[in-house]
Amino acid sequence: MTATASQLSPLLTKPVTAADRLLVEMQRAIVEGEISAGSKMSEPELARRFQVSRAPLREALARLERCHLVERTPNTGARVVQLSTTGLVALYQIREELEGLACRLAAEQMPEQEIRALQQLLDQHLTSQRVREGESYYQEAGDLDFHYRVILGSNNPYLINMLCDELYFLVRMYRVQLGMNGPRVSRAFDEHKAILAAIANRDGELADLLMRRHISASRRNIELQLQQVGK
Amino acid sequence: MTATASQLSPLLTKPVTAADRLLVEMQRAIVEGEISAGSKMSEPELARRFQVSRAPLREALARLERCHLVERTPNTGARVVQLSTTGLVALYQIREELEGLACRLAAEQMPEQEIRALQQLLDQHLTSQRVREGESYYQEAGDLDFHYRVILGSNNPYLINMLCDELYFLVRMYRVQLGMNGPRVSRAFDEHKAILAAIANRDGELADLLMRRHISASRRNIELQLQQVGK
DNA sequence: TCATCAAATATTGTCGACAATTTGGGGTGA
DNA sequence: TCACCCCAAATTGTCGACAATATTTGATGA
Repeated sequence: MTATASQLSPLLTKPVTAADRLLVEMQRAIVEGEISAGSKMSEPELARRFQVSRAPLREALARLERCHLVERTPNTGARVVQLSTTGLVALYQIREELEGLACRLAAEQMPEQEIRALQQLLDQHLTSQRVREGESYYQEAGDLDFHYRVILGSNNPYLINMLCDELYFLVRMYRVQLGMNGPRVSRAFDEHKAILAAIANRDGELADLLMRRHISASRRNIELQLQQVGK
Repeated sequence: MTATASQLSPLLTKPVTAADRLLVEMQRAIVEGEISAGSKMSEPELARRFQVSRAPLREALARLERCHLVERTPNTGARVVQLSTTGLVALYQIREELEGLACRLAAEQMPEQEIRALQQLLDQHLTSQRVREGESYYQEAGDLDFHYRVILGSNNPYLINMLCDELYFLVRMYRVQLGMNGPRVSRAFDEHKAILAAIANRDGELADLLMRRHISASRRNIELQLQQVGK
């Protein structure tokens, strides 16, 4: 097995084909709610909107299904997923397990140099004006950056693919659409530091545990918000 | 989130579209080595071979990528994956984690009736002539059947999708192409019984542990075979 | 008024052709 | 002989049109 970079989400690899570009545009549109949850994704309509033919559009839709942002039914088309508490719980069960594993593997084999880079990253975020001021975008970006690097540190292509390409878009969709920019930010920051410390100490077991807790706390946080919105 | 049946592998849902049929045919062909590992998947060639146009073929190729049976590169096409020890280890790391989780969830919430059905299934396999005679096909089928049912028992759509639709084809590919029909069968059988007992006792923690061990043993078994073949 | 069915409409799935890109081969020069 | 470049052939990506399937509409009857 070659250590291929993930093909699904051109976050690292630049989008080269029209379907690639469509994918990133639609991913963003869905995550940010521009295309609202539960709505139908009409192929003719989207083709007009994005000025492409249906071929690359359908390719992009197939990949959107892969990252769980839409659901397709044969001969009826695609529909944006609906957010729900049960869905969130199911998603985070997986995420907890996989990202705990990723964190353990990262602790075991992440190069020292990458660990130092991660420490610098956290310091930067801590001292950054914009993080302190609590701009939602930078919070989100910083959090994602940390998690992505840890996941990449696992060095397991399947794990990286599943987390970054298949699960994280939906995770972000929950966060963005529920406006998660509350007071958990600073606490999450401390948790990141603790996790990184465990990684730096090559304590895989602890790193695993801390990451699971971190994600579990995040889940409870979103769950709460979801119930608030629901009523 | 609706509890949609998995779209990717029409194991349960009948293949309705041409791309569906193509997918199952090509999955089988790759898993069984009829299309050999590492070989190029030429679109014109496959289109002739299966008597379809390139549109459904490309759709099927996209889904084959999703279950990790092929790797695609923009503007260059698809290639069947190569089997390797590192790939196997990476795959089983995930499988262990996810299937352990599935087993725990199954222990917690699988309906009594399904548990009894699983017990009957194991008894059937035990007394079945063909299993005792060790026909490779029935061993494989029986093992898969057990694992699939436990996974379905988790009742987590993401988990089910990832394991059944994205990981298991590759698992089978390793097993089939390495001719795994050795003496581990009877031991695996006992392990299945122990796992099921834990599930029946609603002991999620134990069920998790036993499943992980079971998969880990399976991995070591294949790993051994892979090294034999390699030299 | 409501249910049922049928035709009309719209949407998805598939096809063949063209455009864009990569691959392979032959020639040129050092 | 080898490296490089350029052109030809093949392959992948995209397009518009048609076929097959779903959905809507409207008419009919109870």
